Parts: sequence; C-alpha cells; structure tokens
Amino acid sequence: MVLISEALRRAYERAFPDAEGDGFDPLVTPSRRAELGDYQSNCAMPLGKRLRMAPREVAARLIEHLDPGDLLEAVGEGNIAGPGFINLRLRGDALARLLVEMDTAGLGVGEPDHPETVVVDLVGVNLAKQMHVGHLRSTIIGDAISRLFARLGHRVIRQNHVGDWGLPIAMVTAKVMELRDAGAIDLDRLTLDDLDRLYRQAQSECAADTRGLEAARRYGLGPKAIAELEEQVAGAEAALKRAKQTLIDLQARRASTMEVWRRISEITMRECLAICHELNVEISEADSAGESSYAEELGPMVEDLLARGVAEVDDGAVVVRVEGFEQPCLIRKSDGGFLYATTDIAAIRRRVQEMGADEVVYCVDARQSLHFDLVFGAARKAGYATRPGHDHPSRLRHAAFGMVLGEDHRPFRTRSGENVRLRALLDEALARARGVVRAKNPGIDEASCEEIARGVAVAAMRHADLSNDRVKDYVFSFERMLAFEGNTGPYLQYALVRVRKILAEAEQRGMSTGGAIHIEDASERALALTLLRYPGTLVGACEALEPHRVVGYLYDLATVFSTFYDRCHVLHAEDERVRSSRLRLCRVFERVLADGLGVLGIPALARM
RNA sequence: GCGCCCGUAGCUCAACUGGAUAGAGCGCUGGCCUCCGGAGCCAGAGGUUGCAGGUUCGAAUCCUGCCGGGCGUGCCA
Repeated sequence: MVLISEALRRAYERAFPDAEGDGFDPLVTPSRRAELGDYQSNCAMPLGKRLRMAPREVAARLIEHLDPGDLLEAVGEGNIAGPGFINLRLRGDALARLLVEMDTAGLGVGEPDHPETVVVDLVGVNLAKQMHVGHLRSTIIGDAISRLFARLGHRVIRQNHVGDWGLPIAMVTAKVMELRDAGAIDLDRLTLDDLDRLYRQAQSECAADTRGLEAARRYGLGPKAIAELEEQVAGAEAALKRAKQTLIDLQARRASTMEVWRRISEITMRECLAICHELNVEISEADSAGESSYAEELGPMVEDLLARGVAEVDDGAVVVRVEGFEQPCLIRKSDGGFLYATTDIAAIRRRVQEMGADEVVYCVDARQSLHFDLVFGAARKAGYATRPGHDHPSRLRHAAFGMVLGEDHRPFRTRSGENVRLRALLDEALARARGVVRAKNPGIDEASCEEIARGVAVAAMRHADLSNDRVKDYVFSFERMLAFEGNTGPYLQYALVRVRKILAEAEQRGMSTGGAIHIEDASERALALTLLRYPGTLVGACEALEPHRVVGYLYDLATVFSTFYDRCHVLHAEDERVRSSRLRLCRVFERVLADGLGVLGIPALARM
C-alpha cells in the first residue's frame, strides 16, 4: 500500500507539475470487492475539486502517468470506475515478493520513527475487595493496548492504580484491627473473601441511618423503633470515629496500623495478580502504584497550585477551573481532605515528569469521562502534563469502555444483585470449556483436557471483550463466546492449530517451507492480500486504541485461510513447486496469526 | 435543567476514520466428507442504518433538530 501510494504520488507530480505537491493524499485503501481490484485510490475526487477538473479526467491523467513498474498490472482507462475511483491490481509476482519480504521476525512492522514512552493505566483494583466484572474490561483492554504499543516498538509502563488509601480503606483496616484484638480473626489466615465481607460490614457499620431516625421521629414511630435507630446512629458514629482515627494513623505511617494495612494489601494483591496471570495479563507487583504512594505529595501539590494561581479557594474548597467546563475540578475539600482527582493529577505529574511518558492511556470505565476531562485539563493547566524540556504537553487519553451487560441487557449481576466476581466468571468459563473439549475429544486424558480448556476459556473471555467496539456496552454470554463458530477466540486458535499441523507434517517429511511463492488460485491471492494488511492494521488499532480492529482483522484472515485450506491442498498439492509455495503461504499465515494472537494475549495451543 | 455516550438483519456484532451493491456469526433454507483436523467450506433468504432536514460528486459515518436508551453532573472513590 505504501508502494502504491508512492507510485501514485510520482504519477501526480508528473501529471500535474504545476500544482503544489505537498497537499496530495493518494487515499489508497484495500479494495472492498475483489472483482474490482486489490486496492483503490479515491484521490481523484478531492483533487478534481481542488484543480477544478472533472474527477474522471483527473483519474485519467493520473493513470496515464502512472508507472506500473514491476508492481502493478498494466493500467488503462478500464481502471477508472464510478465518479473517479482508480482500481489497481498487484502483479502476482509482486504480491509474492512482498509476502516474502514480510516473512521476517518483524512481519513488516517497522521500528517507529520516534519510539515513545507510554504509560497505560489498567486494572485498578481496590484493597480488601474481590475483583469483579467491573475490572474485567480495564484489565483485558489495558493489557491488549499495552501489548499493541510494545509490539510497535514503544516503551510501555503499566500502572495498576490501586485503590489502597482513604477513608474506606481506613474503615476496613479499623475493622480488621478490632476483630484481631478481640481474637476473632487470625491475620495469617485471613483470605480475600474474609476481607471482602469485612469491607462491606465496615461500610454499613459506619453509615449512620440519620435519615431513618429523623423520619421515625417525624412520623412518631414507637419509642422502641426510635431507640433502636438512636443506637444504630450512635454505633455508626463511634465506628466512623475509629475509622477516622485509623486514617490519621495511616497517614502518620504508624507502625502498628501500617502492619495491618500491609497485610490487607498483600492478601488483595496476591489474588489480583493470580487472576491477572490466569487471564494471561502481563502485569507484576512492580506495576502497582497505589493511591497511598501519592499521599505525601498531595498537600504540597495543592499548595503549589494555589501559590501559582492555578487553583483557587471556592466555598472553602480548593478547585482548578478548566476552560470549557462549567464545574471546576475539586482537589481539596473544605475539611482539608483530598479527593481522587487530586491523586489522579499527582499521578499524571509522576507519569509524565518522572517516568517520561509521551502518552498516558487510561483504560477506565466510560462513566469517568467527565472526571478525566477535568483532571486532564487541570494537569495541563498546571504544567504537570508537560515533560521537562518539552514545550507541548504529552497526550493524555481516556480509553473509555462500556459496561458488561447480562443477557437481559441489564448490568451483569448475580441473582442477588451483587457484582459477579472475576473468579466465579473464570471458573464457569473453565468448566464450560472443559465440557466442550471433552465433547470434541472423547477419551482425552485429564491433564490434556485441563490444559486445553484453560487456553480455550481464556481465549473465549479475552476475545469476547476485545472483539467489540471499546466504547460500547457488550452483552456477556458464555454460550456465544464458547460456541466455537464464527468470530470467537477458539475459532482463531483452531485456525492456528490446523496450519501448525500442516507445517509440522511438512517438517517431518522434510519438505521445505521457505520456497518461492507463486500466486495462482484466487484463494491464494485473497490470503496473500489479507496478510499484507497486518502491519497497517496494528498501527491503526494502536492509534485509535481499538484492539477490536486486530480481532476483526484476524477473523478475516482466518476465514480467508479457511477458504484457501478448503480449495488448495497443501501437502497433497499437484507438484513440488506448488506445494512449496503453499507451504510458504501457510508459514506466513501461521506467523501472522500467532503474532496477532500474541498482541491480543490469546494463548496459542498445540492442539485442541 | 445541562453535558457525554449509544441506536445498523429476528439475536449478537462489523463496516479500515466520508467511498462503489452496508458485511459477518447465530438462527432459518439448500449444497459439500475415497484427500492436510467438518470447531470447516459454498450458496440462498433476511436492511428506509431510530426519524426529519442539511453539508457534497458521494453519508451508517460530519452538522442541526427531534424520538428512544444508558451514564454523568463541586466537597464518595
């Protein structure tokens, strides 16, 4: 496509020597319909407007000056269609040559002109809480986007912005300390399930039912009811007081409190990383940067912003006004406390100014978009988004995603209305995958079944999440993602297994897979053209932060291969020349598919 | 009230950033196993892209206004 664009550019310069050359865009895209050509250029229409000429005439002059070289089949009037589309077809030998050139470790993906440092914000778990569906998309999309940037040669730093600070965490810490002191729990045996329960218990204990009490008084409910409510409110106030004291202790890094907090953190993070590992998400302990790690910076940062006039006091609180938004970004409450926006601004400062991010990508729920607009605006206004020595702020982007819905199209919940735990989701996917694997492979041994089922379950879940347009909500369905027909993870895995089987067989028989390629059958041509689209697809997906483009591409690729596989025998090809060409095609396909699955974090299986 | 997002086949989703006749899978109809794994391939039916205007050679895509749905909207994170 690049070569075709270049050829068109040269044609343009020859055809219109008087026109200024800088504004020319060849507008080359793969043709949507194979019978018309391999590629099309749509440049004649806008050019006609600019040059005040009929688009078809522009197209004719371009064609006239277009040198097909050894790249394109002969061109003429017949290549012009409709209002001025230019349809082009690659020569078979050029197609073969391009494919061979692509058959390298990089698969046609070049080093970037300017390698960048990209910080990707993903996962975002909270201490003392189980991961649930709410974390699924951030984790999987964030991982895929990280892999994409890394694949294109950028330096990626993953950041798990753990919710490990603030009053809610203090509440559960206080609760754990209280129960430990009462001898009711043993810190060494505490599980995340326990913590999850205590978290919620602490939340409700601290929530005073003052409205209920007022209502009871107003409507004159019995003294017994009022007394009960008074007791509840008093209890809540006491619990809240303890939590606030615990928060103060945490902020002062008091050893005895920190010890408990650290234990809570360990328990949470161990499980979080275990689940990430099971989902084939590349993240480690070193990638965690909790809110607690910013705690000391917040006070001075707000003072800095006030001193420089970036922030102002309003109604007792400190705010940063952001141009274009009615509501300001609130960074300090009137009681002196900080908010999550404050931490997020501090995180931008660290990521850009200390880590050297040229771009920060936030893989966070779409509901936070206003929050990020404000935080990004405030950080830019403060100069925190600009790297030292640079004159432009780094790119701050919110890769917003929609919700996971149940099959009833309502937010995915358990029957009792709770968030579905990721652990439960994984377990069910695994159980269903086992069932299917066993059904497809009667008599398979236990260990193999388990191994394949794990790979299939992860592929199904990751693919389901990554195959939809990121910003839209999507309907979660085990049924569909494990159906193994159509655009699913297992289908892509299967395509890889099939081609690998052929390559392994060829190798065993001592056949060459590195021979020359001869494109003859239409299905070979379609496969070759699709393979060539790979590098461009990765670049486009990365620019748009849209992994689903890679998924869509791989599905196209796999179906095109399936057609080829059906029409063209490889191992039983008519002769040695054809066989070795097809084996080479298989090899390029295998490399691209495996590479693409790697970008998506979908495990490749040896057999299924 | 204001702001953001989403409305595409019966269902679940695409459409390469404005291109030609809007494509897949499921489901439905009908073909293809003496050959590399049928978790497959081929064909058919199924559409006023929520509605109405506008921009232009050309709109699912951009603009305006409606209609539906979701989510946010200064002292929770």
